[in-house]
Amino acid sequence: MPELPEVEVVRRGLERWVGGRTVVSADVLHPRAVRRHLAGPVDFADRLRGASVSGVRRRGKYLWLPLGSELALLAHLGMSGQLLVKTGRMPDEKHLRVRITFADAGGGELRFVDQRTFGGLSLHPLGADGLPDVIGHIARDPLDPEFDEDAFHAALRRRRTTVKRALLDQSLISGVGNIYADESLWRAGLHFDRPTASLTRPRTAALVGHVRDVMRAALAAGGTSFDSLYVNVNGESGYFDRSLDVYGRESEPCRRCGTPVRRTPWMNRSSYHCPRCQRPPR
DNA sequence: GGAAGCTCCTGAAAGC
DNA sequence: TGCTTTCAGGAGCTTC
Repeated sequence: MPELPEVEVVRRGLERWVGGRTVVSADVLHPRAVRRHLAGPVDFADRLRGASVSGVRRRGKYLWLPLGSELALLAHLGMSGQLLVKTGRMPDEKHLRVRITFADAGGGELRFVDQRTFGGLSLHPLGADGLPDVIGHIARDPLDPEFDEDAFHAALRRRRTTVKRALLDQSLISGVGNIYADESLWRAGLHFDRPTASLTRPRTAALVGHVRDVMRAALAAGGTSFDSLYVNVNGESGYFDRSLDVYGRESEPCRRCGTPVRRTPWMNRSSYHCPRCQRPPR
C-alpha cells in the first residue's frame, strides 16, 4: 500500500524518464481511474495530447507532473495503483486503466495500473504556490525541510482526537498511512488511542522523529511490499516489509519486550501494537 | 466547524 | 470443488 516512501520511490523513477517528454496520446481504459477529472475521460485525453512534461513533484502521497506553468497531471496511487514505465512492445497488464504514450526519442508508455481503483489520474490548474489546486489542503510531510513541527504540535494540542487518527489526517501531516503510523507509534511507545491534547512538546518531537526514521529506512529499502500491489516504475518490489516491527505481526513477540503483538479492529481497518510497550490511555 | 463514520473497489484467503 | 464471506485501506463525502 503506497505511503510516502513508496510514492517517493515512484517519483524518483519517473523523474529520470518523463522529464521533457511530449504526450502523443492518452487512452482511458477504465473511467473510474479518471473520476476526479470532472470533465470526463474524453476531455482528459484531449487536454493531455501534445502536453510537455517538465518534471515530477510530490506532496504527501500525491504525485503530479507539471505540464507547463498552469496545468498538472495529478496522480494518487490509492491502495493498489502503479505507474509503470514501458518501452518496447509489452503485453497489457490485467488492470491497466490509463495508457499515456510519448513521442520523444525512445517513445514508450506511462501506464497507470490499479487493481482496486482507489487511485486515479486527473488534470488540475496549478496554484501560485505550484500545487495543483485540489491538494492545497494537504500538509507538508515530515521529510519536507519546511515541515513546521511547532505548528504540528499546536494543532495536536487543539484537536479533540487521538494520535493515530491525527497521523492519518493528511491536512495535519502528510504521507503517513496505516503501516507507518503503527510502526511510528510502536517506536514512540504510544498507544493509538492516546488523546493528542495530552501530548507534550518532547513527546510530539519524539513521535515526529520516529515517523521520519521509519520513512527514511523504508525509502532506503525501496518501500514496503506485501504482495505485487506496490512496485516501482520498473515493476520491482521493495523489501522494507522484512523490517516492520509490529504491522502484520499479530501474535508474534514484540521485538522490544517479547509480549505478543495485538491486532485491534480500528476504523474499519487494523491497528497493531504491543500491549505492554504501548499502554492504553487511562 | 470539527470529529467520526461510511463508502467506493477487487481479489486473495479463509470458511463451509 | 465451488460458493460465500472476510479482509485489506486512502480519502472524499455525509452525518452528527
